[in-house]
Amino acid sequence: MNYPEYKQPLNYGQVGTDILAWWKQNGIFEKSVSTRDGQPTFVFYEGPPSANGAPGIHHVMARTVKDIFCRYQTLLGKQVSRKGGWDTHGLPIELQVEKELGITKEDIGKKISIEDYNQRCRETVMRFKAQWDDLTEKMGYWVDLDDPYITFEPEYIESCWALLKKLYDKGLLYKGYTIQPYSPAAGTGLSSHELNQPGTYRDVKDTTIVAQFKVQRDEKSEKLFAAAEQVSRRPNGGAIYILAWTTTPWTLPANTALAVGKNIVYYLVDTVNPYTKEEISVVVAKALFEKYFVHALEGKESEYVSSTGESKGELPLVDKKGRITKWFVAGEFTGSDLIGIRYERLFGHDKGFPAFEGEERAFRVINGDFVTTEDGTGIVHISPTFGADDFRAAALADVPALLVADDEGKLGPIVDRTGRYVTQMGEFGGRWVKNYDGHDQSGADYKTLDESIAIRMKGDGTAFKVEKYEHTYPHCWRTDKPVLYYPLDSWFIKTTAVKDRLIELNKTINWQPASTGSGRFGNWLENLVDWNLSRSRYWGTPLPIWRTQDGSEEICIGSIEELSAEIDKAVAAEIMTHNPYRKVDGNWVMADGSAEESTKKIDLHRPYVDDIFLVSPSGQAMYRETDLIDVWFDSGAMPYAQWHYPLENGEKFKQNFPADFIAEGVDQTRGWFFTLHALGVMLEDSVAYKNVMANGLVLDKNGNKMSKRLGNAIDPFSTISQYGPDATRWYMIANAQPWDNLKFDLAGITEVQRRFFGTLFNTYSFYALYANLDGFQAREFDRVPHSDLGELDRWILSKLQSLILEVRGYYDAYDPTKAARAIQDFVTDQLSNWHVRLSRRRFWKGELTQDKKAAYETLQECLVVVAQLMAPIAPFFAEWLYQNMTGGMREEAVAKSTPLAPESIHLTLLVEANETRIDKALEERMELAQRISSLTHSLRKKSVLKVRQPLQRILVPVLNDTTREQVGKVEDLICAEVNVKHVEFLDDTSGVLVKSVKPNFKRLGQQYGPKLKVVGARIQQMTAEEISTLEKTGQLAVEIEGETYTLAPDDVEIRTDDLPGWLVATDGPLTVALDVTLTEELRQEGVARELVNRLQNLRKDSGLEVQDKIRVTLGQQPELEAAVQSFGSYIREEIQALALDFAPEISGGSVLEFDEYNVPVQLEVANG
RNA sequence: GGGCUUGUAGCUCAGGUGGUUAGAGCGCUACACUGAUAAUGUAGAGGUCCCUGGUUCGAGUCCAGGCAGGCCCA
Repeated sequence: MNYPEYKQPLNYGQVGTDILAWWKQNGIFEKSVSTRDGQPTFVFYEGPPSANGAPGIHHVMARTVKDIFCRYQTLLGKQVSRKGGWDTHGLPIELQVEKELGITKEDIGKKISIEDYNQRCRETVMRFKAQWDDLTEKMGYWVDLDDPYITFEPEYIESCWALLKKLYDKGLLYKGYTIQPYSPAAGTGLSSHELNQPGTYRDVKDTTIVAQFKVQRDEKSEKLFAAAEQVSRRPNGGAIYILAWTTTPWTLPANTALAVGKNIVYYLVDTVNPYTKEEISVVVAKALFEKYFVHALEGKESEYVSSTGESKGELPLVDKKGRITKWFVAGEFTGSDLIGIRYERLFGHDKGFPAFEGEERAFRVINGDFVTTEDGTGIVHISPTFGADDFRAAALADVPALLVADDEGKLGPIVDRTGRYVTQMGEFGGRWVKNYDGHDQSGADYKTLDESIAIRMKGDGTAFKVEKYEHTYPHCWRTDKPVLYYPLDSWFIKTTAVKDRLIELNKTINWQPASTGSGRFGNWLENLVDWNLSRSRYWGTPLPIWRTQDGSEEICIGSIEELSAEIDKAVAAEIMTHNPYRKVDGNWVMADGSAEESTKKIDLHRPYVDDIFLVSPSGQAMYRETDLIDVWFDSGAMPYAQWHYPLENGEKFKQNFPADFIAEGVDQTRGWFFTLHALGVMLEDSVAYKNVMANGLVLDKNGNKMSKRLGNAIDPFSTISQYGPDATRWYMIANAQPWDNLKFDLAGITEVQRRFFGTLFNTYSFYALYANLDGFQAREFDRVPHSDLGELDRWILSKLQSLILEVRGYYDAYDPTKAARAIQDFVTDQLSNWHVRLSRRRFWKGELTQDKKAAYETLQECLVVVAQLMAPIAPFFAEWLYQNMTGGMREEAVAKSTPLAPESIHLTLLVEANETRIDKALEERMELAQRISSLTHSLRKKSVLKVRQPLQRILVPVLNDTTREQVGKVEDLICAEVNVKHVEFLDDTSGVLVKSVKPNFKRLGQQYGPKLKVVGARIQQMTAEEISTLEKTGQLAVEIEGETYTLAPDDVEIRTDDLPGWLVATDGPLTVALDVTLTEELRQEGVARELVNRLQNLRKDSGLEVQDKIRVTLGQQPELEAAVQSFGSYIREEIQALALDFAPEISGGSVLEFDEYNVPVQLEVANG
């Protein structure tokens, strides 16, 4: 059987489609799993993509990474099942549907029923599934597409419910609130999407207040008082206030904390209150100090002082910009110094405002990482009920919110849902926060709530500065009224309860890159807040919690069975008329009356579950909490829900938890990576994955984000069909580490294609061409024993073993880039450009000798192993190469059950390195040969002596026997490569070596430190005698600046980079000289070689096959005849000529031109 | 504003634990080679290693502070 031969250039796209078809036809993917039955498993989780958009080139990147390690583990013999999955819920799908229908959220339930709306979402979400499946196949991503998990399916949702119930039973699920944009006029919360509508942000003029918060004197604040008293004119008297600015004065009565930046610098300023003229000290950020204070006398001329220094009148306390002129900086503190200080409540009980729970923990200075010195005072007033930052900072610092009880005793913020202060708010009770009811504001003495508060504070001496200020503020797109940031009910998972465990277990996860795990993810865990599960939407997993109206009783449902049973109770209590989820005789009854054994057709989405009412133990009706849950819960639940666990498949779940490996984009860190981890820890007290790779973004070639709008997006389908999946994958992996961003440039794929795949293909073609000519077929047995192989073969096989070790190591360490680069360097630099190049003659010369057989077998082994090593990254080409290389061996391999028995490379077991074949000394001397050859080429170039002209010798100075021995063993290779007769060594005894020394700075530095400079300079001046002394006696004493230093041989590097009278080239410690003397014989041989070259070209130009024999007649020429006389048999052999003659007259032939010759020639094919 | 990350030749990237003359591939220029030929070899041009300070005898590498790009979060 022949090795298949292909035309140049190979169509890599075609290789992809051909191999893909073959895989499908032979079920190779399935076999790659089934043939590993009973073997240890490698568990991989597929992060579900959403099929509501077309896949992009970045998906090829992400999925290549996943595929590589699954394939690699399969090659190691592990069983790697890969269940695909689809993420189907969530806002992007809702938005897409709304856009297509031309509706808004407002219209749901009005213009379109929830039922129809959700039906539409269900259809939309899988719209691009076919394209995704197509890409999955074409790029060679092996994942099970036939039985994927789908997050909208009833069994999946049911699993989510079961998990939620588990969390509920552990007390980890609770109802609280979050701060969200809220429109009191419309009575509804607004999504960030609604807030991003054009026109919602408008310029408004508000009353703003810099409020004074009076510091309590205690241990924490003593340093402030001490500083104030040291400089104050009011010893032991002055009050200290912290200044905080707000554009929403109505939130001040709800203040419970003040936030500072840890590293921000603050001034303590001795000054006066501009309204009450009270002498006080205030705290304000240094960077904002000049906003509030000005030196009245600054500048040569001002409105108050003339250039001659005369006063133009009495200094005002406040200048025209409202800055205070009377001040003295009494101290400087950082935010850290201030944290923990207590202050007095602004609107306390004494002023008629209500007490609240946890008050003793309130009114403290806390840290806020959001605090800036852009505007205000560098200190932020915190009211946890009216700001998201406020809420979070307060929660982290354990500061309570100011909540008051309504008539029913239910706690709420000081503003009700219509936008009015609650009645308990003293003099301001019942006032509108903003004008939400459209009341008349035109009256002369009309005051807004903000203004009333400002007036009151001026009187109290707690307002430092009140002014109108224009800024942008979001407005409700429906009512045009300003939005409030307002606490809205939400369900939470108490992740903070397991925070320490989350952190602890995270440390056991192998993150690639490690910095994402310790940095981005680690920090996120350190600053963890509870997971807000609630979403006020329609298309998603419904929260399975039913509650009584007053919230006193509730139930969390964990399965459809349970729900059905509860409904039966409700029916019995006449709360429900019938049970839509009822089971009769073991079958589920559908809406149309049909019976189903499974729950697969039951729809648990809204609106159906909304129509379910349950009965509480006390007989009250219970209503479903209308929220949906965060879609991230869906995807984080996939380790369980993909098996419908915990409702069934307990064994299967156990076998597949946790994952050995997952990979997604780094943007998933707080998404999927977190939800997997959180659920894993809370439900199983375990990590959910052991190894995780967070890959970077795919940018365009200029480093910009790809987008359809900019037109710089790369189409994955055309890229794969044009360049082939392998080159595309290889480029993406080899070009940059997966976790770095990739600047995607199609030119890079072309380069990979040419340089790597082209070279590998050429190497294969070369092998196939000659093996077929010789009728050679490699076998797994009956090979030339390793001990009989020549240097060159043993060398490349040694390199090959080293490569196996290296590449396995990189794959094991989840570093595919280094694996790809190592394979690439081996193929191009070592295998092709050295081993094959130097072995060429072995392949085309003569009969199938043992050496020729060895050449074939060595190359065959290299190619097969390379195919295996590259298979995870370039699965199609590797398969192609494997099939071509081993097709002829299969029958015997199958019969004898050898490593090459599998029909596909992806079913083989990755070869183990045979370390006994690694010969470091051999690798080293081959490198010497490569470098010496390179130097010799360089010398030829300088002397204008082409390689075809043989030369007598090169001279290599050697300073030790090892080098001499090493180079000696590769002398033949060097001679052949650079066309010289032999290598001559020059050692010390020759007496012609000129040595020089170079200081060994590393060693000298450690030894002499600051003296290194002079010592180094002295070493560079060493004489030949001194060098010789150092070498012979092992030490040398030198005197520098009156001090004596004793040098050891290790302190210097001795080299010979000059041979007097010779042209030399050096590369580090290596030096080569070339003898350029030309003898008559060398000249003749040169001519003979030229002749061979021209005749070979002529053969080729005449279209002869490699194996054709010829007869040649040359025009008479004395020097040529002399050359042919001496080298005739060599020439005839090279050009496969049966005859080589001279004739006085040549007619009808061509003319060979070389050097100074013009020779007529006639060439004819000799039959037979 | 915070966290993480990147910055080295025209482009893409290497450069353990500090060591003086910073490398590779591609691209460019020139020459050579040629039964692998859209391959290969040699040589050349091309660098303030983002900037500023610091530590050190010595910094691309370590420290501090900036600048610029990216991602995530606010």
